[in-house]
Amino acid sequence: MAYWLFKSEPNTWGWDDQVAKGDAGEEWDGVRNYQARNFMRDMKVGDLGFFYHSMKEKSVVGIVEVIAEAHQDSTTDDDRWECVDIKAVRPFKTPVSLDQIKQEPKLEEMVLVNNSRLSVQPVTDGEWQIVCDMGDTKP
DNA sequence: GCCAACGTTGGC
DNA sequence: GCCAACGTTGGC
Repeated sequence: MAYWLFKSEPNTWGWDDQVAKGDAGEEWDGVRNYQARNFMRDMKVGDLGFFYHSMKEKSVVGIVEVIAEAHQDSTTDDDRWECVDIKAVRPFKTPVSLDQIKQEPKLEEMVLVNNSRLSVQPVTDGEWQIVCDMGDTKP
C-alpha cells in the first residue's frame, strides 16, 4: 500500500468537484508530464493520496483513494498519456498549508517542498502519518 | 502580477 | 545528440 499526492488548481478541478463525483470517482486526466505519469502507472487500487490545492490555497484539503489503475487518458488520443481514477474519501478537519509543511523539519524531504511543480508525487509512510496528524484527520 | 524553475520542443 | 528557445506552472 502506497501513498501519493495529487495536486490541482481549485479553479480547474477542486476538492468540491471531486466530492461531487461520489464513489464513482473521476479520472485524474490532463497530466502531460512523464514523471507524474510514471507514478500513476505505479499506483494500485486501494492506494491513498492527499488532495492538494495549489496557487491561492496551497493546502492539503483531503484524502482520496485510487479506484482504477492507469489507463488511457480519455482527454487525448495520444497513447503516451495515461491516468488513474480516484474518489474522495474524507476531507481534512483542518487543511494543512504548505507553510506548515515547510515549518515541520520532518517534512523537509517531501517532494512538495523540493519539487513544487510536479503534479503527482509519492508520499512516504512517515510523511503520511505526520500530515494526517497536522490535519487532525485519521490516516 | 511577476518571475524563477522546470520540462518540452525543435533546429542544427 | 546537444542545446537554445519557448511555454507552463506555481510560489511569492
